[in-house]
Amino acid sequence: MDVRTLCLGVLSLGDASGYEIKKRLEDTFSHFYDASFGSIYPALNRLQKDGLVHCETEAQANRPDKKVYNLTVDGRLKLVAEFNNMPGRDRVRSEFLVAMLFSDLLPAGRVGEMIDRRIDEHRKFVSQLENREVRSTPAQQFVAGYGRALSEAATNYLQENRYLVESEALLAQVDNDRVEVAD
Amino acid sequence: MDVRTLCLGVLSLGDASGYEIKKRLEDTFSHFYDASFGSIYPALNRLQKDGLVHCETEAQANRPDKKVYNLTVDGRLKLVAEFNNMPGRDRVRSEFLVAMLFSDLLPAGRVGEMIDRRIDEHRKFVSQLENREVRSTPAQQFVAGYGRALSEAATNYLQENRYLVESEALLAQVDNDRVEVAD
DNA sequence: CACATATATATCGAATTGGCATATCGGAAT
DNA sequence: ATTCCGATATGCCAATTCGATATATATGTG
Repeated sequence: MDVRTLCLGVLSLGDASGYEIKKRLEDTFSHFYDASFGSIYPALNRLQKDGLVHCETEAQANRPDKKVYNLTVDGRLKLVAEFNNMPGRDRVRSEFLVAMLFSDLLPAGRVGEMIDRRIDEHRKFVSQLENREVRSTPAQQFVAGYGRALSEAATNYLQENRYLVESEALLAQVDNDRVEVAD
Repeated sequence: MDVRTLCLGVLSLGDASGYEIKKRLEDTFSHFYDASFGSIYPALNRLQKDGLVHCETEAQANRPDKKVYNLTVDGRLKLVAEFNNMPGRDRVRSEFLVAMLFSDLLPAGRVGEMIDRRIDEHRKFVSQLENREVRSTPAQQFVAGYGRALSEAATNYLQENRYLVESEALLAQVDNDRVEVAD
């Protein structure tokens, strides 16, 4: 799924400017999708060129004109057509898990610090979700609930299994001393 | 974390060619990181130019020469230095969850089909993990176990909450009929 | 009073993806 | 029998995306 389709999706929930699209992605999509300004603005230009969105420019004082986009009929058809394709695999990039895999290279205490932070971020995310879950559609509840369920599972796992990488880090201190001599 | 650092990491587990690095990423990293040939080969060339890896070419019949890379001392130092940085946020891109968010645009039955597939993929992933978890280091067990825990949490969530998006899809049929008249 | 944050669009280099090209072997399906 | 696919192995290339930067101002925070 490219950024163009994503923009069509966001616009199907209501008219928006590029800036507002980014904001909505951060608010509602942040735990399962993202896009940068550098991809959104070109995407909107091309969607407009292809007649899938329509644009109305609102003049603003001391600020670039606000360009509010809305879906055309073709745009809506295109969106539905895209969603008819089976979704591809989820793609995750977790620097954290890479770091955990190589935890024996890290100085003592660092691993624990990383895990503490991670748990904290999960807590923040869950409480932030709970504040908005009230007045949302079932589909939005489903997606938010999925995020919460996985976040809680991650927190539990980290708490119960951190000893696996934290004891590694302690042992590695001894190993590192040996390696320095061997090199 | 860029592909160069990732390659250094994989090479720290043992010498490998570009092709083998990709294989190992698919085997061991697939649920939390990935990289394509188109990024691995350029990364290795640049690592070599920067003196962080060393390359030995093995001639092969009927096939491009196999170029086996190994870490230099500088490469190992660089790897450790990189891991001293706090890992950034996990980044997820889930076409599936986007589709679920817009499940009211999908034809009846499609949502259920998507969820069934997803559950099936999780099952395959978990059983595939269990086959290799036996003879691995604690750090590898930690990372694999994390994947398994989240996969199981996802499966449970999907089973217990699919009604939220499946009943939506049914209602949408009625709505679509109305929209067609209204347009 | 300085500094960060929010609003708003846009450009641009660097990184990354995914498909294609090249070449051969073995196994599976037709 | 033959065709087609996947594994092995590197690499190029167009399209896509990221992340930083530029520009300009109002408002809130320490």
